[in-house]
Amino acid sequence: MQQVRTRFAPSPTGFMHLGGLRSALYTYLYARKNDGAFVLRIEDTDQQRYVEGAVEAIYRSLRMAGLNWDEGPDVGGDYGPYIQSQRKDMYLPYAQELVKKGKAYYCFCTKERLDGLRAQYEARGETFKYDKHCAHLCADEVQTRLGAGEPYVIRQNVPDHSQADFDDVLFGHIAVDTDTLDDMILIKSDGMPTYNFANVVDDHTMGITHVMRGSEYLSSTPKYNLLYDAFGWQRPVYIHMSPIMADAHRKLSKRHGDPSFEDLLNQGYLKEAIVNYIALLGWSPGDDREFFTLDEMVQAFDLKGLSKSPAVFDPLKLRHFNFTYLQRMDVDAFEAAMLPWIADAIDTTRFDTRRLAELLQPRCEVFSELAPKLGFLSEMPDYDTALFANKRMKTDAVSALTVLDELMPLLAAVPVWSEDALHDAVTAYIAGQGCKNGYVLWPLRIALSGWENTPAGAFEIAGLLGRQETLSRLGRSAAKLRAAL
RNA sequence: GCCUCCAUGGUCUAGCGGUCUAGGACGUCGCCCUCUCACGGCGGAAACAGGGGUUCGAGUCCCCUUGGGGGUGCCA
Repeated sequence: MQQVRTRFAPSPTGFMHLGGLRSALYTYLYARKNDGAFVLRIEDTDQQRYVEGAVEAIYRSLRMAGLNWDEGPDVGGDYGPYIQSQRKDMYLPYAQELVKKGKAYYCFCTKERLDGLRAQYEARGETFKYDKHCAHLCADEVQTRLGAGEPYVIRQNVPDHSQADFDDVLFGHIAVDTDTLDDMILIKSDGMPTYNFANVVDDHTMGITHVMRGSEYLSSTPKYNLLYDAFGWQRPVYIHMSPIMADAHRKLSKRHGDPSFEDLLNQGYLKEAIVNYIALLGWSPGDDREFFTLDEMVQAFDLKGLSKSPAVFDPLKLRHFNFTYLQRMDVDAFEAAMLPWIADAIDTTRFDTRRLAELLQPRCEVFSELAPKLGFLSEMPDYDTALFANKRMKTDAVSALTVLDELMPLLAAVPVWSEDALHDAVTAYIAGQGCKNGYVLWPLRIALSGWENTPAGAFEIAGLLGRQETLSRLGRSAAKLRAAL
C-alpha cells in the first residue's frame, strides 16, 4: 500500500486564521495517524496578493501549534520546490500537453469581451459560462497570434452534455452535469497557473494521496478530476472540510475582526488549549472525551468524526478550554507563565509571586485578565467608605471603624507576619466578639484593598502586603472612616 | 437566478432502524460553600426545522418544503 501523503497548502495572504490552522491540524493528524508524510506547500500564484512576512507567519503559527511538516520550503524534501511561484516553469508544459490532447485551448479573448459576455448572461439570469469562442480557432490562427505575441490564457476544455463526478470520503458521491461547468482558466496571461491548475499539477507531482481542504473547493473538484483523467493520473482521495463560522452566516475571518491564532496567543491563550478547542470544532472522537494532547489526537483521529456542516466558533468555550489547561498546570509552571502578564501591573519583586500564583490560578481563564485584578496591590486605591456597609455582613461605617481600631493593635502584635498567624489572631478576636466572620473580615478586606472585589481574601492580602503596608493601610482607612463619620 | 452541499438544545457535538422518556461539553438558571471575586459541589430549563413517505418500528432511510453554507473571478 502506498504511503499516505497529505499537504497543507495555504496562500500567504496574511496571518494564520483559525480555519486554516484547523485544516492544517486535521491534515497533520491524518498523516501522522497513518504514518504518512505531512507536506507544506505555499500557494502564491497570485502575485498581486503578496503580503510581506506572511510566509513566516505561517511557519511560526504551525510550529507554535506543534504541527511539524516533513517536507516544505524551509525543510526541503524530494518533491520540491514547495513554493508555487518557484515551480512556475513546470505548469505551462502540462497545459500544453492538455492542449495537444484537446482538453484545453488557447484563448485570446479580452477582458472587455468577457465582461460583455458576463453582462449578457447576467441580464438573462443565467450563470456565466465562457462560450468557447476560442476553442474553435484553427491551429494556424492560434500559432499566428501566439507568434505575434498576443496575450493569451489557456482554458480547460470541458466537454458538453456529460457528467463529471467524484467521491469524497465525507460527502460521498458527487456528480454534476458538465454543462454547468465553466471552461476555467489554467494558465493566466502572466504565465502563472491559476490555483485551479497548480493544485492539480502539484498534488500529482508531489505524490499527494489525500487531498484535505476546505469545502469551498467541493464544487470545483469535478473539474479538477476531469484534468486528472485527461492526464491519465490517479485521482487522490478527497476529504473536504467545512468551515469555521463566526456566526450562522459569516465565516471566521480576520477582516471582520475575528482573532487569528497569534492574536489569541497574544491575548493570553495557551496554544495547547487553542489547538484542542479548534480540533473539536468540526470533529468528534466519537466518545465524550474533550481533552487531548496532540499525540492523543493523532491516536484518536478518524475521518468519520469529521462534521459535514459548518461549526460556529464559540469564544466562551475556548475560554473554558483555556481555563482547564491553566488549572492543570502545576503552580511553578503557572507562576512562570503568568509573570510576564502581571509585570506591568505590579512590582513582582515586592510580592510573593508564588503565593500570588496560587491565588490567581483558580481565578484565571486567560492571562490577559490577570493584571487588571491586581491594581490594588501596588497602590491603595481611592475608594468610597460606603463600601464598608454590607447588609449581609451586617456591617456599616461605624462597625467597620470599631473593628479596625480594635484589630490594629492585635495585628501589630503578631510576632511573625504570616497568613496563619494573621488568621489565628483575627479568628481569636472574632471568637471573642461572638460575631460572624464577615462582620470583621469584610471591613478588613475593604480597608486593605479599597476594592469591593479582590482575587484574594483579607488574610491573603495582608500576607502579600506585609506588616508595614498592612498597618499603614489600616491606619489610613480608619482615618478615612473617622473623617467620613 | 443557476449549480451544489448541509440540517440534533443558544453553541460544539454523540447517535450510524428498536437499548432515545435523545447522552456529553460550553453557556444559562437555582441552591450550597463563602470576608468579596472566583474555584468547587448539587440540581434545573433547553434540541431531533416542517410535511409526506418506506418500515412491525425513524433522530437514524427516501422525497418535498424551509433554512443555512459553498460555487458561479486571469482569488485561493
